[in-house]
Amino acid sequence: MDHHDIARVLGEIAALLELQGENPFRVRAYRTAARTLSAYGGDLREARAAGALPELRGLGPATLEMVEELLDTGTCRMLEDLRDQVPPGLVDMLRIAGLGVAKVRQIHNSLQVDSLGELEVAARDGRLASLPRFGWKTAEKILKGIQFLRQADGALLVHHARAAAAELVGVLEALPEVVAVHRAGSLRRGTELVRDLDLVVVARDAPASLAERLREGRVAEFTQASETAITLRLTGGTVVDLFPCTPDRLGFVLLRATGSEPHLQQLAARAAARGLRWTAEGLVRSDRPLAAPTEDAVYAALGLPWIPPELREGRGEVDAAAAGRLPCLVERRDLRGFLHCHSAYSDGADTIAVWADAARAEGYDYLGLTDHSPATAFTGGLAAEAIPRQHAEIDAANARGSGARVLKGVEADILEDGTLDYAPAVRRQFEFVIASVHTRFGMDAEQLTARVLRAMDDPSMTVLGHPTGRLLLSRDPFPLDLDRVFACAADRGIAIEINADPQRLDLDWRVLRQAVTAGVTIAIGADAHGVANMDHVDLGVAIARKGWLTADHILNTRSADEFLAFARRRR
DNA sequence: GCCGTTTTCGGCCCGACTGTTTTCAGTCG
Repeated sequence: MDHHDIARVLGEIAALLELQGENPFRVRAYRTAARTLSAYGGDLREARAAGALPELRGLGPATLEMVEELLDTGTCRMLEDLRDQVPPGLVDMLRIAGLGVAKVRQIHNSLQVDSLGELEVAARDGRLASLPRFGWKTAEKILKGIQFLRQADGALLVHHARAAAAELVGVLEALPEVVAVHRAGSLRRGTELVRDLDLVVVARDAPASLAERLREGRVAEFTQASETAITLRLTGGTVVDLFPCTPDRLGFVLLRATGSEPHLQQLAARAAARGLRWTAEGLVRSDRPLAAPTEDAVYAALGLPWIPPELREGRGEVDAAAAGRLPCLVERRDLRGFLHCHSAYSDGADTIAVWADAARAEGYDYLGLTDHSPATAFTGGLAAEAIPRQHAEIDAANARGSGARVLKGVEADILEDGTLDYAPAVRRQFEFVIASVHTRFGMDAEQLTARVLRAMDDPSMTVLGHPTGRLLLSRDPFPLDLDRVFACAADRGIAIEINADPQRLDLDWRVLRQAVTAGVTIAIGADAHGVANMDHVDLGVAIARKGWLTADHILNTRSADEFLAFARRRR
């Protein structure tokens, strides 16, 4: 169990307590503890050995004891008891937009509904709409929510998938017959959601013994082995496909396990055109399998250079490779600026000095600090009166000189009418402005597009933040007319963000080529609320790569002075 | 349940929208 798993358990406990009608502040305490753990950057076992756990804000005697119990046993009594007392379907219902604890309890108590299936029936036959303070709109919204949950079923956010894969790779690498483990599938291609984990296991021994080992080692609650793959289901439901192979076949097996299906189909077609056969065993020329120790060797046999996994979506990469026109994709080390982060001046966890030092340690030249503006009240947005104090602190951090250079930015709300938060004179105190929509998502496409376009008229705006507002697995993107927004952004010299928060990853990679073709500059923003989440930038870089972007397309590959010049040109 | 101070217990994030009802509870960001 790592800190993410433990955070999830505490979060579930909070939900279960809430459903039982427990004191809301006690519930909140568990949520706070969960948040603390999920943002924790280090190794919990090491921290515990060093006696550092009690130092963590939000962990007290009770939650600390629970963390230790989970670290030692992988389970916790309180959770088991609560699960016995509360139907599990009620926790699922809480994930439906528009349903909170009060309504779920009302539904459960008056209709005896305790699963999503029963809820769906009640929403269809009118019982739900007849409850006090419910109506047909609520019933419809709930049906939509159930559908959304079903669609999302089994999908993992990419940072959760990465964490699960890392743990499993560690277990596999420790087995004596395992030579190496390679990540494959959508995880390797850098997609925003991962349905199942694919790992290629280079092993000396036959696959059967590997399956046996995993069964013994209680790695999974379910194991099934076939000729070419071992399928596991981890506790929690995540499905893992392991592809065992010997070193001489690694290239082909890895390529095949990475996909995507359209990419492989195009490769197979190319093989056929060159007199080769693409079989489950490998590439075959006149009944002789070709050697395939590396992916390079397989691509070379097809007359192609190696294609980066992020591009393997069947969207023109095979033709581009054949023509020698693959893009030179942006890399994390090309980024000189770390953009979009929140300090303790709004809802961030860390001070400005801590941010500056962390950014320097990660190799950035500058840090674009962007606390929330006051309109997003729940974040404790930066009040106009507090700006001089914040800027003095930034000046002090910059004068100290040990950290990355801190730029004075802000994430200003795009208000309902399309104006930006703060008076214009106040906004001019900042060196750059990320403007984002945080409220009123219910507008139709025309109203929303007009709202964003109006915001882009504002000369202080530098970057449009998380442009479509989506929250993966929980909220659809809002219906923005991207063609018009791209055209306007290109015309005004406003950059559009790839927000690297794993819940957002917004813009979607599928529209990035359209954006840069329209002339838009892209900014990769971390949207980090603590230095522990700095590595989310990697996810944003993967999305940029999936969109075929090079370093030249990205605003924060430029120097701090060039970045500021980009912002100033608009004023 | 946690925190911070008041050192032993009181306070803990809040404003606005939605769908309902016809004045407001519940949810959300």
